Amino acid sequence: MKTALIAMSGGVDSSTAAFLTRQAGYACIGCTMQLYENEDAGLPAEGTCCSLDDIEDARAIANRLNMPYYVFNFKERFREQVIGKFCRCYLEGRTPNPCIDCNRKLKFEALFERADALGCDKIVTGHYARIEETGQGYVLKRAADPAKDQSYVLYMLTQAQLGRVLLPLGGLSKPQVREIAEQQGFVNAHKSDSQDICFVPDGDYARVICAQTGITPKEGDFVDLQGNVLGRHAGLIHYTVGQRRGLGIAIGKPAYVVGLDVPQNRVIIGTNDDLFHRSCTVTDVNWISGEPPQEPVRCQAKIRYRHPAQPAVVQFTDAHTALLTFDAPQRAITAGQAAVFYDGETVLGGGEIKDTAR
RNA sequence: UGGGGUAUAGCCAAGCGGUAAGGCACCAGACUUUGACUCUGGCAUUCGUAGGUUCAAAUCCUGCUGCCCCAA
Repeated sequence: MKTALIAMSGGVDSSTAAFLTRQAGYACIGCTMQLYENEDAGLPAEGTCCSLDDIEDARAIANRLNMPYYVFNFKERFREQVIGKFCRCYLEGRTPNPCIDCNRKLKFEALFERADALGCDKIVTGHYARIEETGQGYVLKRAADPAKDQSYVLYMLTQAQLGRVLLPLGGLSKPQVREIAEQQGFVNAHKSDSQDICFVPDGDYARVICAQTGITPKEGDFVDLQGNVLGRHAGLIHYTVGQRRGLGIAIGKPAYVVGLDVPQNRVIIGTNDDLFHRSCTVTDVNWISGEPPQEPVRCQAKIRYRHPAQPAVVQFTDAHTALLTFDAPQRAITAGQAAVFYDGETVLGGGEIKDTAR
């Protein structure tokens, strides 16, 4: 019998994934990755994807499903590879997506090591996306439920990883998953969806950066595109491209952050129109099918988690770098965020946005 | 200290005798496994100030105060 290691957060999705995996005939082991202490986050982290309070829920579900259950202490790795990168990214004037780094480094790296140690064939998560095997290998596809599709945060998966990952929820809708959980009598059947950064439960990510790095944000000038000073900002880490709220600047129309000038510690302010760009460079690109193509590839691309994929062309400039050019300018293409390329339902690949260009 | 102008919420600003538009900012919700965006709702019993005219004044009149401009 094949064995599966199931990443259980304590939420309704991964619990249902565990049940479905067991139904499918796998010998299952449940586990929760302990990523940080609640106290580190400053608040009880209820309702997030990896709260410690949720460990008890995960353990209860595993017991109910009669499967062994372990808690893996990944606090150190998480602190360095997710929170650390998150802080560095902000300090460099970019805007990270820590969930993606957590997937890359924890769920699909650290967890794989544990799976090997436990002799597990498969890794199971509660992500909403589909993996299919074709003659030429594995493809990653959007979830059947477009409202919950999470293929965007899985673009980093390699062929080797895809071959070992099971995503039992990929063909289901959220209501269907809740229904299954309810039928099974899971305590978390009606638990609210996770949101916000798990290690920043109160939304004050700047405070976390300060606490983690010991760095105090340096105040500086708000300037317009001509360099005129419009006011004072509270430190670069508080801002991201496209941001409107919290600026305290009145210029007659809505004011947005259009750029971060790290060397001069300035935040550049403009209008909504100033936010649109047609292309960007993408680094650390993972091309899911394997070898990246030499020729330009027509695709649809997303530049943030909740962004409808837009027609574009991706052209590799070297093995892991590409130029992404949209047919129409896109709003607030932001360095640090992930760009993910699709061919319809299929994820072609993705990487990290480095620079934007008109 | 002669002449002219102006004074409406944190900012800009409509109103021109009939009982305070709008935008920005801000606040609260909604949306959301990232940051953002977006959406919905809230936000001047009061119009520099003191009087006067009028049934009724932010709107008319007068004094005072502040600011701006032109002359000296």
